[in-house]
Amino acid sequence: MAVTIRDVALQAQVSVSTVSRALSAPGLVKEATRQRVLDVVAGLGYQPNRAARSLITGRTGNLGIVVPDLLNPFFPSVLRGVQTKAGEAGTSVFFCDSREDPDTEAELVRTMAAQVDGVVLCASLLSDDTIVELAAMTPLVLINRIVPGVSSVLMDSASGMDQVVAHLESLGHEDYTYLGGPAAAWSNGRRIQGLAGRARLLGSFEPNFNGGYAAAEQALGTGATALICYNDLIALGALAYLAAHDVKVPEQISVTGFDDILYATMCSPALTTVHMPTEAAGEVAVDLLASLLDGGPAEHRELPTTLVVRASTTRRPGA
Amino acid sequence: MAVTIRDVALQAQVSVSTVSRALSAPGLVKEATRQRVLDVVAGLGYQPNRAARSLITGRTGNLGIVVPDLLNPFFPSVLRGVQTKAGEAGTSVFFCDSREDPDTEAELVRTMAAQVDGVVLCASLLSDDTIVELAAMTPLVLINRIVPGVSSVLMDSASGMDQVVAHLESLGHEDYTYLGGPAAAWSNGRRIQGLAGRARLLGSFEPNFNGGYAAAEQALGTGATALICYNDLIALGALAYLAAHDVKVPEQISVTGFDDILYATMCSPALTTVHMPTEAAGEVAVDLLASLLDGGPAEHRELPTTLVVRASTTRRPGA
DNA sequence: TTGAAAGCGCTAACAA
DNA sequence: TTGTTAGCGCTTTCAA
Repeated sequence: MAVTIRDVALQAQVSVSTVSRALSAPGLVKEATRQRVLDVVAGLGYQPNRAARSLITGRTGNLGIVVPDLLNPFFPSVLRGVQTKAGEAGTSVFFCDSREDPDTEAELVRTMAAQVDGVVLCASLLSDDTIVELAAMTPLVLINRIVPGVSSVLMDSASGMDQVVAHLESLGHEDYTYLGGPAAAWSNGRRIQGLAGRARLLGSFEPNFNGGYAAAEQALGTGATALICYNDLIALGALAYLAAHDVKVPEQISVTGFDDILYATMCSPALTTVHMPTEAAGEVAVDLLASLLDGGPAEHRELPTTLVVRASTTRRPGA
Repeated sequence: MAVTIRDVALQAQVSVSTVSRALSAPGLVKEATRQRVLDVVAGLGYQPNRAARSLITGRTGNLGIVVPDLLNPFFPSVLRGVQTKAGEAGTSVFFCDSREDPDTEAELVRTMAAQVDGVVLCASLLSDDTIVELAAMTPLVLINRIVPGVSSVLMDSASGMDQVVAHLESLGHEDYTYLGGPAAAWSNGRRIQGLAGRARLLGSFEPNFNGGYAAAEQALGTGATALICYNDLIALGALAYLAAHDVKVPEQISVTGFDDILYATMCSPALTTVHMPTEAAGEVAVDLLASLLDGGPAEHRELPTTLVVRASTTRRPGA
C-alpha cells in the first residue's frame, strides 16, 4: 500500500494527530515541528488518502458539472472555466453530458450528488420543481437558468437579443424571423423575451447544425430579410442551407447567431453573434458553489453579453 | 446525515454484513433475505457511501482523463466516448485540460492518480520516460500515442496520411506542403512518417486556428498546389488566411485537414479531411483501463481512419 | 446462510 | 503545543 499518516508520524517522531494538524491546520503546530513533518512528508511523498479524510469530514473535495451537449463548443468552454477555478482550490471536477435529455440530466445530478460537494448545472432542461428538489439534495449552481432560491449565474440573453435587434434595425431591417431552440430551454424563452415581439417566431429546432439546416428551409418562405438564430450552431446550419440554395448572405439575407463559439469567426461569412462570457461563467459558478458550501445564501450573478458584428449582417436589400 | 448501512440492517432485521453482501455479493445471501434487504434499501433510498467503501476496497470507482485542449472539438468528442463507456459501469470521470503544457500534464496525472482507479491520457506531450513513470504510479491508457509497455489506443494517423497523399496524387498534385503541429506531439511525428518524404515540411505551428492562419502565410510562398494540415483547426485557420488574401480554395490551392471535427462539414469550402473515430477511441480506452484493473497486461488497439473527401480539394490547377 | 468484530486512513474531540 | 482515542461507513475475515 501507499504511505500513510502513521509512516509519517513514525519517521517524524510525532503523533498522527500532529501530522494531521501540520497539514490541515498549520497554526496549531509549533513551526519547528511543522517543518520537520513537512520534510518527512516530502521525503516519503505522502499524499493523504482522500477517502479516509472524506469519511470523517463529510467533504469530498470534488464537484460535478453536467452539460446538455459536449459537442457544442459552448460547453467545453464553460468546463474550462470551471476546471480553472476549481483547480486553484485543489478541487477535482466530474463531468457529464446529458445529451439534451431532461431525465438523463436529473439522473446524472442524483448520481453525482453522492460523491461531490456540489454540482454545476448548465443550461438545464429540467422543470423548476425538479431543480428545487435537486438543490435540496446537493449544493447546486445553475448556469443560464433562473430558479427562485437556487444560486445561478446568467449570461444576459435578453440584453444580447436586444442588441441584435437594435443592430438589425439600424441596418434597415423590419421583417425578421427567430429560429428558436428547444422549447424546454430556459434560454430560449429568455431570448424570445428579449425580442419583445419584434420578430416572427419559428421553431423549436434542435440546437445544432442539423436543426439550423432544417430551420432555414422553413424560414426561407417567410420573406424575412434577416434570420435571428437561437445559437451559433443553428446559425451555421442555416448558413449551410442558404449557401446550398444559392441565397447570398448577407446580400440577400442577414443571419445572426448567439454564443460566439470559435466557429463563428471561422465560417464564411463570419457570423455576427452575441458573445457569451463562458469561461468566466464557469469560474463564477465555482465561486458561488464555494460560498454555498461555506453556508452562504443562494446568490445570483449576471454577466454582460456583447454583440459582435461580423460579416453575416448588412443593410436590408433595397433599403 | 444520510441513511447508512446500519439503518438498513436495523429495519431489515439482519446484520450489517448481510446487507453488505446482499448488495455486493448477492450469491452469498438467501434469496428471501436478499429481497427483504433490497426492499428496505429502496424504501429508505439508501446509497452506499463511496468513501467508506473505497477506504476498504482500495478502489475509488472513478477514472480520470486529461486532454491538451478542451477547446479543440476533437477532445470533447473523446470525452464523450469515455463518459459513455464509464457510465455504463457506474464509474465517474474526472477531466482536466493541460493547455498544451507538458509540465501541467504530468502534474495533473499525478494529482489525479491519488483519487482514481486509472487515467486516460490523450495526445500526450510528455516524454516516453515520464509516461512510463506515470504508468508505474497508476493504471494508464494512452490515446494517440505509443509507449512500449503502456496500454494505448491509436487512431491510425499514418494510414490516414497515406490516404491523403494518395488522394492528392490522384488529383494530379505533385508539390505539397505539410503544415505541421507541435514538435512534441507524437501524432505529428506519426503523420510525417505517413507522408514518407513526399511533402515539403513546414512548422511547427500551434494546433489551432491562429496557428493555421500563420502557417498559411508561410506556405503561400512555397509554390505548393496543396496544403496538408496537421489538424482541422490548422486547416480552418489556413482557409481563413487564404480567403482573406483572395486565394481560391480549391481552385488555386487544395487544403486537407485531419480529425474531421464537426466544423469540417460546416466550413466553406467543406474540408477534405481524415475522419478519426474519437468517441470509439474513448470507449476503447475505458475498456483497456478496465482490463488493466482486472490485472490484465498492457494492450494496444488500433482504430482505422478514413479519408473524407469534401470540397476543399480538386485537380491541380492546369493539370 | 448469517453475525460479530476487526479494521481501512484519517480527523477531531478531549486530555495532558 | 502535543498525544490518546473514538469513531466516520463500509467490507471482510472468522466463527457459528
